[in-house]
Amino acid sequence: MRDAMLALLAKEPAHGYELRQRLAAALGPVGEVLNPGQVYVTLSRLERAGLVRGVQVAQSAAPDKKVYEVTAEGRDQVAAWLLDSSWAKVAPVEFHLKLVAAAGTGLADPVALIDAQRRELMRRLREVQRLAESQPAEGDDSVLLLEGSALRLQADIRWLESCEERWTGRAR
Amino acid sequence: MRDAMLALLAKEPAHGYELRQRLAAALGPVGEVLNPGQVYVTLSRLERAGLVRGVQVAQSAAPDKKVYEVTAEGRDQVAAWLLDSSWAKVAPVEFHLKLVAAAGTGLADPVALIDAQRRELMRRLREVQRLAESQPAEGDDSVLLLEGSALRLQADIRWLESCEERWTGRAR
DNA sequence: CGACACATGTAACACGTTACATGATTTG
DNA sequence: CAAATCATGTAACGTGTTACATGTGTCG
Repeated sequence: MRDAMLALLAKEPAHGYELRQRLAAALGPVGEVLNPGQVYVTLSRLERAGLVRGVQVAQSAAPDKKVYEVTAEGRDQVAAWLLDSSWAKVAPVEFHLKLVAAAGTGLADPVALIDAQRRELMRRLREVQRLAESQPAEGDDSVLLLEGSALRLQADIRWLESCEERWTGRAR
Repeated sequence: MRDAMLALLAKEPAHGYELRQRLAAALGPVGEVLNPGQVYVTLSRLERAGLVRGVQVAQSAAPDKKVYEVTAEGRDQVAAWLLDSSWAKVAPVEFHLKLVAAAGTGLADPVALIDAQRRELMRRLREVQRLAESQPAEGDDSVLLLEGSALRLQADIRWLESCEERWTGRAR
């Protein structure tokens, strides 16, 4: 989030409210979760870190706004972020740990967890596909993001099949 | 992490050092990143939250250890965690934002980013597959986790193809 | 007048990460 | 004796999350 906001500001200065909209536009339906407050929290932290500079701007027909622009140091940071090839959490670690825990504690049945999870992921997959079809503009990049989500969901659903094969039979 | 540790303690009480090993065993090669200090930080936070109870145990032939066991409230929490069907970040949001930022700022070329990322993911995929083959015990659950990683990596690589199609041609 | 878009923030907390700090026992 | 293993923690910081708090201008 932090780096992404900084990068958007590197493209063009903006105030918080505007930045939030730009972020929402870049993410499409996926970004519907973001909290308004977070933007301002992050902006002030970026400013404290010297990556961004804020200037108060008075407006006649609207409340004052505070426009932020990147500093030289901030721009360096963006460039570094873009060149960083790390890739977020590629393993479904959490669910794997749930299976282990379910089997170990007897608080839940592993196979039942797998089934519930698959139903949930399939529900989401349908939702994502529905959203992808009903996306307005054809030049909208956020459709790509939906496609990425769908591919991952399909991979995860396939993984759950493997899990089921592995855990079926040795139920406790 | 927090919930997973709690769940492991729900199976059987343990002290920090032991818990770290159990966690490492459950995760296999994927879990090699975990920091020793984190375990103790998390245990004390769990204790503060009243989800576990720690008891000092003196040992003759080794340093004292502190054994933690779940409380009733902790056990409830584990059950709730197991039944919670949320699923971590299914969309490759960060990279998508990088592409948008690269195109917008001119600080990097989107297509070059995609190529670099694909090389990186393919490298990881090979690594994961190598690890899966060289796993010792055949009854080891952590192989499943590696399989999940591999499936996701393949999905992400396929997604990068789509990205490339979309971004090629409109290079700046 | 009431709802909605515009516009901004603070306080508190949870969690992960890292660096640092300490010490005992076993084994080569 | 040195190194590895066993064993535990604290302090500080970065980031995300949420709830709360505040106000203006426009339009129906």
